[in-house]
Amino acid sequence: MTGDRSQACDLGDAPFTPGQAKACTVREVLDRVGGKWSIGILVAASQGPVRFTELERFVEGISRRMLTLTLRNLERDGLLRRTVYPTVPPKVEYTATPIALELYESLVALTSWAERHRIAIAEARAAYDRAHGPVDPGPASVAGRA
Amino acid sequence: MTGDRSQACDLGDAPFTPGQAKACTVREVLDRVGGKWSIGILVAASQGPVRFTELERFVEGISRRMLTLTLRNLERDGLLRRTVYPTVPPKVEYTATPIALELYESLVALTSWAERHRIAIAEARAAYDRAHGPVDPGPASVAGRA
DNA sequence: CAGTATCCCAGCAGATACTG
DNA sequence: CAGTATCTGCTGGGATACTG
Repeated sequence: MTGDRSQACDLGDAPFTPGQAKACTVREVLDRVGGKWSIGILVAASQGPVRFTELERFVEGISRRMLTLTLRNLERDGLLRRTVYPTVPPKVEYTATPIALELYESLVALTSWAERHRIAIAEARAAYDRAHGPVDPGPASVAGRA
Repeated sequence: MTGDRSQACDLGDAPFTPGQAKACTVREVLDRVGGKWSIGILVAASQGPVRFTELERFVEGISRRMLTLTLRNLERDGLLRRTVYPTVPPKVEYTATPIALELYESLVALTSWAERHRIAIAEARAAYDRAHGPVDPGPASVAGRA
């Protein structure tokens, strides 16, 4: 996230083919939101302001490190607003911005798609694995660098 | 993609909180589609059957290796159908399945979100970087494992 | 409570060369 | 044309320990 990976395509007002331009735009979204934990944090924050430890429990499985990192990225992109209350036990609240709330709504479309076809996809996977070996073992599993 | 990363959450009919369940489902989608090139390939195939080299030109920037890998994953998940024509110069066509076409429609929602807020996000980034240093240099850039 | 800092591994992804 | 194989590097992400 530190580099600018989006430089592969302009997607500004450049005369790209619609398909290509859209692909790049979506890529930007997924680069931004495609982190392993961004979505979980976003949906949590979309329900209202949340504190650090609340997020830690809500997302459940996330490490402190990744929570902090993801939070920072989301804040940097203007998807979350970080509010610090200078009380004696520090209190920090993360609030979803309107932009993030809109993104959340778009995410719902993806969610429903996944829910609708989860079974079919799992079956397709199983069928594929049955036909072409159970998953190819990468070279890494054969010889680790010990 | 070889491992089963989705084991972190069941998200079947388990009594999760709606937020958490949705988050996991979306994560599955993004794990599947979140690859660097999946979207580009999907949008290309959504316009009609495409051949290997056509994809190579359409996505533009993808390597043969990643094209093959992504294609295989998409095929495995039942998002693409691979048709081989046993002609003298081999001909292979990739066609988007109905499931993939539905996903494409969902992707459009993300696309429009990204297009709508691209500027705002860029500005938020710039403002953040102005306030807190220009991006933190990771430890990797300081000392490689040399 | 809310982070930071450090170490370390695994997998994604690029480049290149070879093949049916 | 449509791949496969191999080597390599980078970055995302996990575990753990320390701090204001």
